[in-house]
Amino acid sequence: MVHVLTLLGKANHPLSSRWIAGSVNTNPVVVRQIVGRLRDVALVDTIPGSTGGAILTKDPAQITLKDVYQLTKEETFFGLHPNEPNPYCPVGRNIQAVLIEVFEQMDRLVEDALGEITVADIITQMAQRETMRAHT
Amino acid sequence: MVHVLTLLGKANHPLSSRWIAGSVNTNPVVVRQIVGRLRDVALVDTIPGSTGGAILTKDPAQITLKDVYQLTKEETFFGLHPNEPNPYCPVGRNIQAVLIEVFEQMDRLVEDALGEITVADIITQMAQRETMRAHT
DNA sequence: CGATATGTAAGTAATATGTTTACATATATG
DNA sequence: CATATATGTAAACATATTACTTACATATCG
Repeated sequence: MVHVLTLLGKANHPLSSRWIAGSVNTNPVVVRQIVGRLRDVALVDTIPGSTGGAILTKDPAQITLKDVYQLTKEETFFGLHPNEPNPYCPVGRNIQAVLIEVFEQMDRLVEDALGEITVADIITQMAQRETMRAHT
Repeated sequence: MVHVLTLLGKANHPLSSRWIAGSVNTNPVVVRQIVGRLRDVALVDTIPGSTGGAILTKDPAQITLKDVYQLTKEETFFGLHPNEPNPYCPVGRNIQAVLIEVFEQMDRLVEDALGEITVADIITQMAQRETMRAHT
């Protein structure tokens, strides 16, 4: 998703799923599914037709990685064991609640930090790397 | 893993994989695999024989969730797309390096925070919940 | 009207995770 | 010293997730 948002942030015109798929190295349908989720939260607009494609709805400086994180994160930050622990064990019947509390603590930490990183920042960092490449 | 360490921290004698599996609600073999990884990093000792089982090597207050996190975390904090991006695209050829930098930033954040939470803390929080349970 | 987009469903393949059976090995206890 | 009961580990199986791919309906520009 960040890859897609970065491409759209650098271009100022609609990019087709075929074009994006060429940069990501995947199938256009996979891109359309990803773009669809970005459209669901109004980060991009999609335009059908022969000159269509996807385009950002706001400035790259107004989109943060927190927006993407919230779209992709699992229910709990880490995974719990798929089975319910034994409710007759004093540890089993409380461990999940305690762990979920820890998860949410970490989740807030990461979310806050990602909220400070914008797509514009990513574009800047990539430009720097591109410059370094030219100098070697 | 935290579940297992918590059980071992409350008991002061070896617990068998069968016993632990009863609390976690899984198969003893799964427990032995988990315990094996904890033994590899010297958090527990395992004792074969009829009175054997697993036991902590140090005080629960000396074991942090960072120890567990380091055992279970993926190579990169979030996942990258399985395919290599297009190296002929200025975005494709730099995006992964930039994202990995972000991942490592988040990783350090979480690791530091988890380093402040001990297994003893988890046991305390669980005891509090158990008390609350009794009062309702 | 035709070329070229998006939207979406359906079938396939690859990967990861947990489960279960099986058996070799080690140890305390009667 | 024999037996019961642990751990260590391999292998086969089931299940869930994810990406890939084909296919086709729909929309829009020129």
